[in-house]
Amino acid sequence: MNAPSATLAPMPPARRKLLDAAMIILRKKGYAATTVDDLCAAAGVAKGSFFHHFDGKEALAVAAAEYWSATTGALFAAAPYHAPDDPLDRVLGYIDFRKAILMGEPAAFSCVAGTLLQETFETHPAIRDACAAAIFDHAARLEADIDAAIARHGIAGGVTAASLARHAMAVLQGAFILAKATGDAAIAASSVDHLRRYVGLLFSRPEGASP
Amino acid sequence: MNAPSATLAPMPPARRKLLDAAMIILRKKGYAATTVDDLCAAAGVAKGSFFHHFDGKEALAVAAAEYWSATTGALFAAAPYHAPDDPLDRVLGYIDFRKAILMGEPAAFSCVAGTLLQETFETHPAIRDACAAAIFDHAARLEADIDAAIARHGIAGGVTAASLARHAMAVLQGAFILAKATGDAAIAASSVDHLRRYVGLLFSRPEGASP
DNA sequence: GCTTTTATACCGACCAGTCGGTACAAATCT
DNA sequence: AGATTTGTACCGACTGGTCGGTATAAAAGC
Repeated sequence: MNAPSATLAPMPPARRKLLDAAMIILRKKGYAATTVDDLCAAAGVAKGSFFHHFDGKEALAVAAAEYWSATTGALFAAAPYHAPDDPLDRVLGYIDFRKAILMGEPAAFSCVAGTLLQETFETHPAIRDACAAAIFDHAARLEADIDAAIARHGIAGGVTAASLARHAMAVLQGAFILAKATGDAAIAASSVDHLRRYVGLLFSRPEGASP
Repeated sequence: MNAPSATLAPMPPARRKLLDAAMIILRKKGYAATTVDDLCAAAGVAKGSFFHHFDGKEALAVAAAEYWSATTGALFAAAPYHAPDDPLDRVLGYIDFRKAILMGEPAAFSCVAGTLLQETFETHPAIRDACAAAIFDHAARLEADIDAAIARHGIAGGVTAASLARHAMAVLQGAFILAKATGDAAIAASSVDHLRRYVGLLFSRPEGASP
C-alpha cells in the first residue's frame, strides 16, 4: 500500500515489523548489502508480505527514511529539553540531549538517514530526497529555537539560525562516522561537546550551566 | 601482489588504473553497489587483472583506503598553508584550504574513507580499520599544528589538540553528508565556516585575518 | 464468503570469483 | 651467445551462487 505516513500513523503489524527491522539492519549493513530476505527474517515475516507492503527494496528505503523521521520526531518532541523559557537553554538542552543518547554501539545511535544518504545520493534520488527531508525537517525544528535565542540574546559574527542548525546536523553526522571508525560512542560525544562549546561562545555564554 | 604501500610507491599500471577508478566509483555508488566489473570497465582493464592484483573486492577496498590516504596525504603536504610561522595561522590555513577544495559534485570532493566506513564498519573490519587509519592519520597531522598553536597562544576551556583535530574531521565528514543531501557544495562550505569561527573563538582571534 | 495477509516455490539477471592461457622480460644455464 | 627456465602482468570466457522480484495458493480476519 505504500502510505506516505509522515506521522506515526497506525499500520499493519507486518509493515511495522519490517520497518523496525530496517532501522537496525540498514544501519548495520547499509542499503545495498541489506537483502530483502534479511529484512523478512529479522522481522519474522514472509517474503510475500514484503512485496505486499512495499513496491520494492527502494520503496522500503524511502518508507524507512520517513519512518525514521517520524519516530525520531516523536522522540525529540517528547524530550524534556523543551521546558526552559529561554530559547537558548532549549538549544543547549537539545545538544545535551543529543549527547545523552549516544550510548552503546554506533549502529544503535547513528542516523538511518545519514547512512542511507552516503550510499544512495547519486544512484537513488527518491531515497536521497527522503533522507534529506528527514535531516532538514529535524534541523528546522532546532532552527526555530535558535532563531528565538538570537532574537533574545543576539549572536556573534552574523551567524544565521538556519546555518547554525544545519551545522549542528553536520557535526552530529560526522560524529557518527568517527564513532563507526572507532566503535566507541565517546569520540562522538567529544564532538558534541565541541558543538556545545561553540554555541555557548557564539551566544557569549561559555560553559556555564543555566537555570 | 597486494602491497601495503602506505606511500605513493610506483605500481603496475593496471593496479593504479583500478585504484584511480575506485576513487571515483566508490564515492558514487558505495562499496556494496560497486561491482568488480564496474571497476574493470572504468579502468579499462580485464577482470583477470583485477584478481591478479587484488585478492578480492574487500582487498581492493582496503587498498583503496590506503591509496586515498597516500594521495590526499601528498595533496595536503604540498598545499601552501604550511608556510606561516604562527601555527595558528597554519591551522586556520588548513581550514581555509579544506573550504577551497569544496568544488563541483559531492562525489568529487567527499571522502572515500568516510563513505566506505559508513557501509563497512560492522561487516568488514579490515576496510573499517584502513579507513579509520586514513582519517586519524590525517587528523594527527592537523593535531601537530593545533598543539603548537595551543603552546603559543593558549586555548579556551581546556580543549585538547587531539580532540579538536578529530572534531574538525567530524565537521568535514558531516559537511560531506549534507552536501550529498542537497547536491550542493555550498552547504558544506557553510559548516567549514562554522568550524573556522569556532577555532577563532577558541583562540580568541575571532574572524580577523592574521599576519 | 470475500478481502486481506501470509507462506512457499520459483525465475531470470547479475555478480564475485575461477581457470586456462598469452605475452614478455629478466635471470639461469649451457 | 643462444636456449631455457622462471616470474610477473594481463586477459576473457565460464560458473556457482545470490538476490530482487513474481506466482500462486493457503490461511486469517471481518
